[in-house]
Amino acid sequence: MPELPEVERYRQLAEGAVGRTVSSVDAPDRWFLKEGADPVVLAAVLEGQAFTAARRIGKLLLMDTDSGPVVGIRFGMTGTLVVDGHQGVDQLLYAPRRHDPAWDRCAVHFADGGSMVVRDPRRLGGVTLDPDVSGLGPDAASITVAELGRAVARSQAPLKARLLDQSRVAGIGNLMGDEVLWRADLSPLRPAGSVSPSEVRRLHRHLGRVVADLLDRGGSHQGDLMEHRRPGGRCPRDGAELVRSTVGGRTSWWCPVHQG
DNA sequence: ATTGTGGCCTGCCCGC
DNA sequence: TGCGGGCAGGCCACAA
Repeated sequence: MPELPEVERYRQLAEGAVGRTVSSVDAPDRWFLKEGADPVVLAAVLEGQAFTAARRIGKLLLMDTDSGPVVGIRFGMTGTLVVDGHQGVDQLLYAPRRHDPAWDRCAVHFADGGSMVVRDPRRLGGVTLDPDVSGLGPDAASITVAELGRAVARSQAPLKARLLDQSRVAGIGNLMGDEVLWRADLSPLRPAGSVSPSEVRRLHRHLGRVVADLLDRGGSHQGDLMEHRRPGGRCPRDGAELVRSTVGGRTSWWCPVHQG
């Protein structure tokens, strides 16, 4: 599912859409357009204009435009970006393999004949105009130790719930959360505020490595823990049977032996 | 405020 | 063979 690594891929792909004149917008699914974005407004904003930059904050892709408004794209868990027929990620976990044209929820056509399409079978993503980004925490790819410390400080919530909270840290999803906690030897159930300064430093170090590894390997499902996140799965480090817990409303797999 | 829960959406997979 | 229920999780509304 699109977490930081996937959306960063999409951003890189979207850079290929920058500077090209938009000829038309095809957004047949009104439900997919959020917060005042509707087909007429979106067309008015984009047609005859061009994107000037592709940015990313957490899991949110931001496309700046000539005319000023910013197009925000969220991908939910099955959304992908397709630019000129090239899909951002080959295969998303939990997403169907076949293709249905109805899943193209929002398409921007360029005067040169190319296009940028948001494809989302399950419609959990969406397109917004001028999205409010003030509620997003520091991006997980560039967060500092001090920022990470503040993100978990004085909280009774489970550590993993805090890491998944996009207003605290932007970009960490369920799979990446499990991976970084597993590598950092920290239990997802620990009260976030109980994490010591040295543990915060360790968590920060591993977060950086996980982001780099997953970007390098091409997806949030490419972590070392991933294939073991299943009933009967064992910790690849010490062989203990992994425990499944629901944390922050999400399924978590973790090692009861080395994650404390 | 903080923290937890349920629902949204849809397709897939399992068991009957 | 078909069918129904459970599941996946990013994000949001809502409750305590």
